[in-house]
Amino acid sequence: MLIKIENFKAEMRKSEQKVADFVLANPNTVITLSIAALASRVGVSEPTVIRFCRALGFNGYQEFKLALAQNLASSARYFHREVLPGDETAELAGKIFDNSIAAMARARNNLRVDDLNQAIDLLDKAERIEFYTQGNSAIVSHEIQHKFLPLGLSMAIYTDPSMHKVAAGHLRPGCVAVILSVSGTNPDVIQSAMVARESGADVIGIAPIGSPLSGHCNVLLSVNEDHQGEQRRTHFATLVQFTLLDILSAGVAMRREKQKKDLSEKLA
Amino acid sequence: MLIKIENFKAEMRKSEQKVADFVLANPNTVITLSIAALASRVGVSEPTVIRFCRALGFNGYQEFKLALAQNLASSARYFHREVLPGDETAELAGKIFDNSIAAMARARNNLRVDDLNQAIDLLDKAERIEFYTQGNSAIVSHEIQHKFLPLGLSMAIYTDPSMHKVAAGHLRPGCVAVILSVSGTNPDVIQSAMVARESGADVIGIAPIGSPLSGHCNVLLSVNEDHQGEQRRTHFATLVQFTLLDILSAGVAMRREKQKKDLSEKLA
DNA sequence: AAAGAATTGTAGTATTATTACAACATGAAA
DNA sequence: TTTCATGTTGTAATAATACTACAATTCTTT
Repeated sequence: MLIKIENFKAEMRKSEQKVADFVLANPNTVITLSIAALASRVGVSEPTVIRFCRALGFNGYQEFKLALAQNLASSARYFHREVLPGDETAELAGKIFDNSIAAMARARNNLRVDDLNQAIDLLDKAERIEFYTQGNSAIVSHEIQHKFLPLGLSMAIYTDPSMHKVAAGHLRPGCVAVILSVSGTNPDVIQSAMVARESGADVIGIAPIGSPLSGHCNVLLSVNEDHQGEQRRTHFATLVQFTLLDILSAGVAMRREKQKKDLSEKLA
Repeated sequence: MLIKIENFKAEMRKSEQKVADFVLANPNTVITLSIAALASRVGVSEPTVIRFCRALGFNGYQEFKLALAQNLASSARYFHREVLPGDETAELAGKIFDNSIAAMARARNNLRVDDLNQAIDLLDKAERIEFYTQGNSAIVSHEIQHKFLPLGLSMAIYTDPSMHKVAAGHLRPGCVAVILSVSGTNPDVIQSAMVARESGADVIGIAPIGSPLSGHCNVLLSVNEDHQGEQRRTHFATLVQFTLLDILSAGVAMRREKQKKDLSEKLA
């Protein structure tokens, strides 16, 4: 919603833009103000406020305010709160759950559908898939088996970084390497990505956006930015990795279902 | 909010209760209605509507409506939507993320702090801890190691159900068995729980509430109810299990920190 | 610089929320 | 049962708020 306002701002008239600026700066105040109050605070007339609402596609001020309020509420529901030493169990549990949810929501918002589509395409058409995990990301290896083996893909999982490189050297064009890394900084893993690409394989990275690894991937699916020092970032990254793997496997599965269906319709 | 209305309803006057009923039945309609519209729909006068709002502690109708709208928005943000065969990637990814988040939010709401506290207590004071996992839950075994080993607990993990029973037979009072199960129905696992209790150990279950296993645990931490047929329930249960384990380990860690601090203060 | 178009504000109207108070209902005491 | 007191609900007036029509202003373009 605030993003929508930001986007529409450019094609608004000057005085409406003033309203937009104020709303963007104090969204939580705006939802309690009347038209008159908002107009006088911004320094424009009341009709201008209404025109601003209409420009955004709302029928009137109330409708706009309601939408804004709902929007703020839903985005503010889960946000990151550090766990503190004195926290009681209730607080601790609430925060860890909220932070986990916030991490997932963040990942969801950062998700680039194009990249995801590309990754699914690569996996679907891959002659062979190799998963490279390391350190904490190794935890998800079992999950990979559970999700991808049933699809009948030709695949292997390597959890030892020293093995990655060896395996990556034997990849060929048409192969896909999926590299999972919580930090995206481990030199071994980065080297494996480079070797895989030299071998002509495509590399899908599941790692923080902007991390050193990200530059060496054909497709990057971002787990959250690597907030240094954030408590439990590994846990959050793992949750996101888990979910991304689920989406990838579901995506491949659906694509294959569709092919099967298209084929049988063609034959019929 | 709706729960709050439900609670306050009892101590409202008859006509206000009518308003309460209508709001509870059609909350999403109410947020778009004016006082007059709401009053006529309910069949009461306008002031009654206002009195209803005041009874709930709001200053007026607008304030009430805003709060209700925000409340609905935040609880409706993530809800379960089945993935359908024709879904495009964007839809698929959105749904899986949303459903994952919804599962976490549900778990958070169902969380019973007393149980959690009890579990943390047991773990903190346990002479020895054994984790029994099985099937899909075995996935989290690595995670258990990562989170609990650093705490310096005396612990072991068994992923083979036939081993559970053997191990459980050797537990003693003061020991704790933590049993993870997505379904809570596997007979082997249930038997292990029984054996562990016969041995005098405490049993912490991380399983669906109401499942057969739940009756055999001293403490049950509920992953979501086992919605038969729900897609990806394993995935969701795993996410919740993950997070619960994180909370448990963090809880134990904090308790120990506190003890250390208390001790050093005592000595100083 | 003047005409036209676009933008903004003024002033009035309609809608909506709120208040004051009167009418009605309910229950207890005579 | 009647009467009074108390509590509940609605009516009608008022205040606040949202919205509209149009006039004034500003900006563009020639």
